Amino acid sequence: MSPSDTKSRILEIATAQFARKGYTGTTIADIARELGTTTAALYYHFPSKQAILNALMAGPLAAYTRLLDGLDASETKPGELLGALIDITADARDLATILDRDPSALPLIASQLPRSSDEMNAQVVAALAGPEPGHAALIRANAALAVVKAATLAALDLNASTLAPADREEILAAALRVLAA
Amino acid sequence: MSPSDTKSRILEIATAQFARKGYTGTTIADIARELGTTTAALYYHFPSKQAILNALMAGPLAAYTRLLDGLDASETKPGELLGALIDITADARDLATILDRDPSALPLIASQLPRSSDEMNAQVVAALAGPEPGHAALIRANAALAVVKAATLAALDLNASTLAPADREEILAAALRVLAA
DNA sequence: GTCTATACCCGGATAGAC
DNA sequence: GTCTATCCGGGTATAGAC
Repeated sequence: MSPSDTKSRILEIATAQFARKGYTGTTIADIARELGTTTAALYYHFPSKQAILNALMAGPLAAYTRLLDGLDASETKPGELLGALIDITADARDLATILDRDPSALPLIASQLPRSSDEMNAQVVAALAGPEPGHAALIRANAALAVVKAATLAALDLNASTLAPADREEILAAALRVLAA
Repeated sequence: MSPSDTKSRILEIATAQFARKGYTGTTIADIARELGTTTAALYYHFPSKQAILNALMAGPLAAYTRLLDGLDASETKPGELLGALIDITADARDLATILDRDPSALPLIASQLPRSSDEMNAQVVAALAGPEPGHAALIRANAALAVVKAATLAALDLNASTLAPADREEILAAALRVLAA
């Protein structure tokens, strides 16, 4: 049942290269070269380039979707939501980087999303902005979200790709300061 | 001396399409279609696709470079620097969006930069983080920068593409709150 | 499971007439 | 200044042998 060794090696290599050069900027030949085979061999394991991306994104995407579903069910406190977003970003660091580096990859995974990515983003912003938000509240919500993403990636860069608890606190505190009226 | 009418129409069309679909995601044929001519006609006005991007970016890039040069000369207060960044982002909204949507375009304009874009970014972060910054200060500086960019674009979306003075204040205050220890 | 060879398409760019 | 026609390169994907 476990995916073949080659298959998971391909996913590892692809993740690293996509994160570095973007999805579009990486060719099948690039991946095959590092794998030590030809492009044709790759197509034995995956039916298309996009299928590699899909396989890569499936896990983290499911986690993110679960988080959003939880937003519907219960009123989540901003601090909890922001904290969860920090953890997801840190967990799926490479994936976040891929979408950052090459947003054109986003439409490609739209098929495995329950809602459009714009809607999902709007849902998070709405949860952060509170009920009947004005202009200012929406701006602050967007800003807090940006803090979480950018600061988490910066912290990982500063600290050998692990998120120190102290750094996590720092990011969370900063995001909450932004949110405070 | 003024650029031909066709030339400026091309720049307008290209700006809009690059902002919407990214640089890579837009083809010469796309631009030509909206222009009402063939691709060959386009090449009478510009020698390459990249030349269009260069022409587009030249102005805003110069403004940004001037700002950074000012950083060397005098000690700029964080509030002033962040305010200037908000204004530049709002001014060059489409250009900021292009680079946001398709960072792969960044290397292409590297030739008209005095320093690498990474270095330029590091310079702003350093100015925001203050002398001998620790981990936490660097995280906050990165976060403040992210606030300026994301919140300004969000505010423009909320308000018919103009930056209301009140919104500008809101963004600046949020960025300063992030920066405060 | 991996290879060689190649088909196929798309996008940028050029030639040369008008 | 714009057209038709075409080239060229690179990138995804496939055919079929081993």
